[in-house]
Amino acid sequence: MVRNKILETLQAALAKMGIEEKPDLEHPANSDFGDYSSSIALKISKNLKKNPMDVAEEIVKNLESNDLIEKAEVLKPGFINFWITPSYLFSLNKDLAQGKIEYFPYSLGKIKKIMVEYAHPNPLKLFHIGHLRTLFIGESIARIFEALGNKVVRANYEGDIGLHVAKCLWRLKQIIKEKGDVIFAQMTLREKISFLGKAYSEGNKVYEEGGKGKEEIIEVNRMIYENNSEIIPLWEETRELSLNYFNEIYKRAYTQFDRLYFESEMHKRGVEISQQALEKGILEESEGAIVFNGKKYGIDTRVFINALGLPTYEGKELALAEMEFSEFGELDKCIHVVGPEQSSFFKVTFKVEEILNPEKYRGKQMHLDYGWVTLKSGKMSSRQGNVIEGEWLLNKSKEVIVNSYKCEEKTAESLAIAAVKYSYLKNGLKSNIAFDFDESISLEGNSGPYLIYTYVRCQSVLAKTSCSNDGIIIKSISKEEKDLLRSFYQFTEVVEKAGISFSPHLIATYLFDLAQKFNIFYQKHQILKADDETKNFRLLLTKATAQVIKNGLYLLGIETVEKM
RNA sequence: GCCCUCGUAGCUUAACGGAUAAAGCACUGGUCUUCGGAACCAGUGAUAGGGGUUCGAUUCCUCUCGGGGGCACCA
Repeated sequence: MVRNKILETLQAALAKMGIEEKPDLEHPANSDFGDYSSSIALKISKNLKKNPMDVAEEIVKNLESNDLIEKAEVLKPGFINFWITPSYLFSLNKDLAQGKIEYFPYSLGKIKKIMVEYAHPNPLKLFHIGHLRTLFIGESIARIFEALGNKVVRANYEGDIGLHVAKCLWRLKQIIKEKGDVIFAQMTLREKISFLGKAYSEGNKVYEEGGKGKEEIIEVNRMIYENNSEIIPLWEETRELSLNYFNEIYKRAYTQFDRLYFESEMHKRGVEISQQALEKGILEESEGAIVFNGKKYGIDTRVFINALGLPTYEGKELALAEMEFSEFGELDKCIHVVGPEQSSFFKVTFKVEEILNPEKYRGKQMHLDYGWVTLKSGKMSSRQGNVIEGEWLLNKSKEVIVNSYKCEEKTAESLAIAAVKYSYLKNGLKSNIAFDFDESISLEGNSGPYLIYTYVRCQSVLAKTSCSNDGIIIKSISKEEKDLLRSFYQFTEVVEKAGISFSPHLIATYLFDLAQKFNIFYQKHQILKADDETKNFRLLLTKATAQVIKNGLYLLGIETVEKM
């Protein structure tokens, strides 16, 4: 809002000078340089063949005065710096304190509806700390776009059919033959999934060795696709286990999906679409398989239907896209929050979809990839037995909190989720996370609990008295108070930017900065013991800080608590 | 071999092409007659290397080195 007003004013001044160039407007790193700063004079001075300082002065002369801009100054080598009027800062502070937060509308198209597809677990594996990343990012992206005025559909795609399932069930059948039907009887849900994972890797080993075992696995795979009653009950039973297991994890991460898609829904239609694409000459036959030849587009060649006539992941993806782009009406965008290893896969399937139906898909599919979560000691691999489970991390984190602070179980749970989520989301998407236990459950410094602590601290002060929302303007305010005021108006800008650039970490960085500013203020100035006018002003600052932290954390998928 | 990514203090990370490269952890030293010390203050310490574009480069281009991922019947 402020930002747009200043931009307009600046643009009007430029127009008066006959300049059409769009000006930039940023927050100077150093607040001595004002609230906003533009380097437009530096950019256009060369074409104008004038000194940047002179150009800047001329622009400033042409600025129309308004009630937002207190002053505009030119600084070497040609920056124009703007200071916002205190009255605006005060009124915004009051709005925030009353919970009035208006996010800028921002959408990815006309429809204002986007699908975020994330989580996509491998049903036969324990959920490890790497999987947590897609879950956290996806939920945060969903919340950010909702805040920016979009309808968001949360979708999840589960791999419940395919060779990996066949490998597991083949081995499972062997075990049942040896030990009887009661293998799962004494196990917890987690142990059951762990057992399936073990069966999978044993099956996988047999498959890689080739020979009779491999043939049998391929046969099991075919039987599942054909809905053969000999294997289906076992398939259904294990599938159910996996769904229950993952549901528990989603719940703990405060995620609820609008739609769970399953690969097993896709194979028939996937084959049909692939066949049609073959007839249209989009796909081609090669060595008995149906493939997309990506060479002419500079991308990889990948198989859609294998030589046995079964659809691959690619083939099934075509059916998935069709469902995703029809079940919820038209979409602006479908964001697939998936790891970088799928990048080639998405490039190819997106291209095929685009050729099949440009109107429906062009520019609407997006692979939002993120870096790996690795251990400081190296990569996780089940073979090395150094896989860290997501739930273990959450539980351990909670345990540490309970032991250190003796808080209630429910509070510890919230704080544990906050600690772990925040430690992931404060990183940019593309960077790898070098996982470190102490770091990820950090309770101090730049951490989730620090932010919540700051929030609780605010609440604690506010609970001791009441404040009026009357518009009192303090004549002289301290640097610490001003720093807070100047942070407030940036919040909605940061949220918008986080959406535009798909970067939840911008919100994390902002919140930490805000919390630091509040704590510095808190350290230096008395709130409750100040004179009435000052006290009321400081209470409003406190209230607004709490509100912004709460809203910001919500956008990261983190709950606040009232006491800790 | 080709494609995609990443390389910033001892460690983990910020920085929309802008002003003195910003924090957290760790380490050293400090703040308590305090509204919540899960806090605050101070100090040490960094852009992998070479070219280029620009008034200005951590950011863009290029080469080199180094890490990670991917490249046909797995998902």
